Amino acid sequence: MATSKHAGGRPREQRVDTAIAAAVRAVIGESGYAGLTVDAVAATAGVGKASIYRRYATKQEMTFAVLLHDLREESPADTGTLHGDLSALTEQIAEQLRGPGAGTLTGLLADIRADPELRTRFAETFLAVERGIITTLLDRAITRGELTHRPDAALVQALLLGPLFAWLIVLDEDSARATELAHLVATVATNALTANLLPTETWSTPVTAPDAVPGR
Amino acid sequence: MATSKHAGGRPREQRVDTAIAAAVRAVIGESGYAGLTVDAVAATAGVGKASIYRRYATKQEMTFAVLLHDLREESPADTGTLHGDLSALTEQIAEQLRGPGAGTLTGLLADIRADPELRTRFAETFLAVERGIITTLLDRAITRGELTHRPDAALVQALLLGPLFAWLIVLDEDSARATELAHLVATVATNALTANLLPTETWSTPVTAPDAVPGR
Amino acid sequence: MATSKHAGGRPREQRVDTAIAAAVRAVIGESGYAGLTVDAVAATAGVGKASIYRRYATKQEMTFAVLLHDLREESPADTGTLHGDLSALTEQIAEQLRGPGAGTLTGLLADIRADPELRTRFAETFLAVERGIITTLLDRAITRGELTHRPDAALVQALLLGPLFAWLIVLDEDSARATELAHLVATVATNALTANLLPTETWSTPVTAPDAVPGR
Amino acid sequence: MATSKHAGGRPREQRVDTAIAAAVRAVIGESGYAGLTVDAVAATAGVGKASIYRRYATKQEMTFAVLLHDLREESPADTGTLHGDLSALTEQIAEQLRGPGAGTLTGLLADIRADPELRTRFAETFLAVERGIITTLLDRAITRGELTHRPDAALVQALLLGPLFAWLIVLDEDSARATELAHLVATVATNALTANLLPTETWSTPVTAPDAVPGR
DNA sequence: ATATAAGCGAGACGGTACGTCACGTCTTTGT
DNA sequence: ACAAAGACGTGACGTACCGTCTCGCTTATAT
Repeated sequence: MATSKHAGGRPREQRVDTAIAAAVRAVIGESGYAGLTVDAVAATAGVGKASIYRRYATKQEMTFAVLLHDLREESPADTGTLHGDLSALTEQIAEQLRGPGAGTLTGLLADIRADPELRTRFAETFLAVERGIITTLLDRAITRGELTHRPDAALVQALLLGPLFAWLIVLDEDSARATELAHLVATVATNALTANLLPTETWSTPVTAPDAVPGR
Repeated sequence: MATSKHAGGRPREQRVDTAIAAAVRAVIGESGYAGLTVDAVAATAGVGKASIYRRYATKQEMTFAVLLHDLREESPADTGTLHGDLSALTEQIAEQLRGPGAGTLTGLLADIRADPELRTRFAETFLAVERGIITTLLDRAITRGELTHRPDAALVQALLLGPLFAWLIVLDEDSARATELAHLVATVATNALTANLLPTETWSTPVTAPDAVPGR
Repeated sequence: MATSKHAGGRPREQRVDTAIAAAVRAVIGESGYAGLTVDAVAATAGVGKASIYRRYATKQEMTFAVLLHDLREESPADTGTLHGDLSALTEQIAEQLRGPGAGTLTGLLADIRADPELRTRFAETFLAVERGIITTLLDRAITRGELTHRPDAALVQALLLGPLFAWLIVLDEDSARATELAHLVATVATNALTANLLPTETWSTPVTAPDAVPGR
Repeated sequence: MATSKHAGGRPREQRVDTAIAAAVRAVIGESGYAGLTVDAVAATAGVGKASIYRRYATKQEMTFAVLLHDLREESPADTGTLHGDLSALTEQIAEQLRGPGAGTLTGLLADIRADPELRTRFAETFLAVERGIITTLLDRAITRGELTHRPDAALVQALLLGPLFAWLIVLDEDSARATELAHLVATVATNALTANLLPTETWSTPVTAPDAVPGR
């Protein structure tokens, strides 16, 4: 059994993909998200514009692919307690948000919102994955007996992600204190969950594709 | 001493200001934030481009002025309890975020982040006001005896604003449930505050003047 | 009666028109017709590309307008004899063909042929004018009694223009001898005309409307 | 001694040459000379682009080779009179010019003029051959006693080729009348020649290689 | 028989030019 | 002096072609 044999014609060079990704990051580092032009990326990467547009339909898609590739969520380790799990997750989120920088993230988010296709892909490949992690984590707590039932994961996600996002992106506060905030958020959320403040998911409002999550 | 006497020449028509503001909203409603061009605004408003640029230095400034004028925070009413006050505030925040739509807010936020001057004005005229409200609210709770000391307002702001922002803007969840989330957030925050989970503001991190940090 | 009053808005600057025309000629002189790019013209003229495209829909239209403006036919002087008139005309044609250079003319001609609209304009503004001159000239000869009837002007045009075009453009022969050839052509044509070798225009074949030809 | 033995490796398939030639003509017929792209030719021919570039260095060379292969001049038959010979030649020229269509010829001519190498080859393989034919024809007339001396062949060529070229290519007149014009041109040229209007070739201005012609 | 060499379709590659669009400025005519 | 209209220089966008290259494969001759 073969895996995608290569139909014919010259295969895409991985070197080009690498160069594009590096160039995107370099140009953003140099000129910011606003100064990110396709020509600049092509020039920096030593690559033709056509090679970029052969891979990505628009500049936004390119940026999305390059920048969000780094942000891929990893499966959370079991720390033994709900608070520990939540703490690990919020720390990871803080880490990810800190990376690209506030300016980049707002620009990227705006671009994602403007393009319906990107929006869907963002929801599916990023938000849904994170939500899946949260679900896993909550189920573990139920198994342990820390929780009696599973609350709405979307609300939990908002409670966890929101404060960190606000701190780093909206308020533009000191990123050094993000870890501190991460722990605070984890504690607050743990309290809320164990106090049964959150309703269960009764209205079924999945981000996009709930079935695509657990199988992963 | 008179206030802005009008030095000479034809005075500006207020009609033009109104038309611009209306046109900005109309164009965004029609074509989204991405389709918001100065030419489109001028044409829709029946106004020359020069009249726009006589008022605002850049397109971003125009958008900022028009869209964030509505969002001016109002002084909070004293509901008698900390939880009531927080609930009123989060509801107000939810209301404001629901208004312009997610696409508009992300775009606007990106533009604000890209322009240092706008960033400062955003922090001063919006974030700082909101933070002031929070401070007022916390002081009231201390007076009532609900709190023993005043925790860091920036952290409180992140905890209150964040989940709503995430829900409406990042996760793009059902805006009808925003009120529900607002109450949840208020409750969670009240619990955290009364449990003394938040540290007091020891590092002095004002929103408006990061350069005022004493370490300098 | 006024001549196109200027409806409103900033008027086109004639300086730009002039600069574009000069730049087109400069770039062709520098890099040949093949090296004539819109960007080069814009840069040389110190003009934005948009200002070029505001005037001309395509590069070809620009080239057409600039290069064929010089070639405008002037009304022929009456020399007193048919041979003298023809000689003056062929000399003028030779002069015009010699000007832009063979490479430019072939390129321009190819572009004109490729665009139906340009083709029509070329026929109307250039070929038809030249043919009108020929008609005038023949009528004069009839008045003088040198000719008994007016032969088909299209055939005369082919006989006069053709050899010079072939010599300079197709065969790329010595342009210094073009004047000699012009006189020869005039003499040969005079002989043919006075010998009544050419038929009268019976089929009605206007330059501008070739589709009206019945034989098709 | 063998002719090009084939050093090793797979020999070129003649099928490919044929397919390319057919495709060039097909694409021109479909999209005109302007729409003649190498990719289109390759796709139409069912051939890789590399196979085209293995045969021709540039697109222009390909076009040249394919389109001018048909136009090869054939040796003229002796009709017994100068006028008959000239008539046969002009008819043949008219036939050749009628074939590819005006748009194609102007485009091709422009490309030939732009490339020095093609220009040389065009002069040598096409113009010089035609001039050789004219020379032969004139010599025959001298032998017959119709002419007393041999006039400049380049001038004769211009007189013969020019009007037909102008009629079909520049003026874009009815190609059905080209034969009529061919006879007219032959008559006019015969008159001019027998009237000794043309000078002999005193300045020696061969197209390219005069010695390469007669020996054939 | 097998190695060597080149041709083959397919299509990716770096470049270059095209024509479009938006920005923020400037210049006209009116009021 | 402000207003509407719209031209101006700048610069990025996404598309199209050119001529080159690299794949995996096929087809000849040379050993």
